[in-house]
Amino acid sequence: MSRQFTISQLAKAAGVPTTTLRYYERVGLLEPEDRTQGNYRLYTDQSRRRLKFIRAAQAVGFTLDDVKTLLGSYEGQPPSCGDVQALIGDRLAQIEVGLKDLRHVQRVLKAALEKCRGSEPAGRCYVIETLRDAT
Amino acid sequence: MSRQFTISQLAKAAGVPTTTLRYYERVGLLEPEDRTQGNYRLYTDQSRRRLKFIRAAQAVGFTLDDVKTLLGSYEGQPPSCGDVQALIGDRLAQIEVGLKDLRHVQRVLKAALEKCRGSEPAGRCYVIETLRDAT
DNA sequence: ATCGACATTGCATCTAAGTGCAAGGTCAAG
DNA sequence: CTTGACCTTGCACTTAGATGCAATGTCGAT
Repeated sequence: MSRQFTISQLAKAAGVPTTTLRYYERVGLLEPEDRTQGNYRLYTDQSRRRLKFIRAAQAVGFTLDDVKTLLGSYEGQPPSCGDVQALIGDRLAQIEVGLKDLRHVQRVLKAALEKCRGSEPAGRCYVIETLRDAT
Repeated sequence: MSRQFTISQLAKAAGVPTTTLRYYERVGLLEPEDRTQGNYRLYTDQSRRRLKFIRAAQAVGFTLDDVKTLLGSYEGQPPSCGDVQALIGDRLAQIEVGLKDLRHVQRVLKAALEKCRGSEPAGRCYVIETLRDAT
């Protein structure tokens, strides 16, 4: 038989605070499979896998809303493979932009820092001035 | 004599909503230089330059709090050049991390999409499964 | 039976950077 | 002098993803 977990057991196994699990339930991402007589949440291996997926998807930059789409909410039907591909495609496009922006900023800031390596005339900072005129 | 601007003139010149300028004032980033008799805010070219700096610094990823340090708040003294270099150094370090993470995610998602290019057996999505096991 | 660890709920609060709204005041033109 | 565009203030609300707290209930062990 498949094991059952209390909320803190699942939390510990996943390295997540219990509050976060309750939060995920609140937003319809992760429902406990059952409850004890005392009304404690009970999770199963299913939940454990679902949680793992949630964290993995989050780690690659999907929002919890995206994750909901990827997993299908409990009542809703699972997403079509096309939906999934679209979400991933969008995310990849965002990443391209993010990379481009970061590289640009990196160049700008490195140039600013370069300028500053020398000595400073009192009362002004070349770094500030470089930054002001960049972009 | 240097021109004066009403809030909407400055806002328009900078491509920023007026509400944002009031917000910047609220958080001590950008004070109007003067007021009319009717209590309208009046800005000058000084303000315009300061605002330009704020937006530029924001554009390279500094928080408004960082910007406050970079510019020095109105009462506080301006930051030492060392402080400025430290902030920029920190930001560059963050950027390194960001770039690394994004490249990793990019690899993962591209691999996921690869796997999906073929046909799908009904009811399961390789993409989802790849994503689940990544990271 | 009672202790401590853990659980429940609902509600409020946090961060960051704003946005929205209502009730009223001002300015310039006609 | 009225109209309309613009301005003032204060206050509440937004997004995303949690986090904290208080009052109370339950579980397992001694």
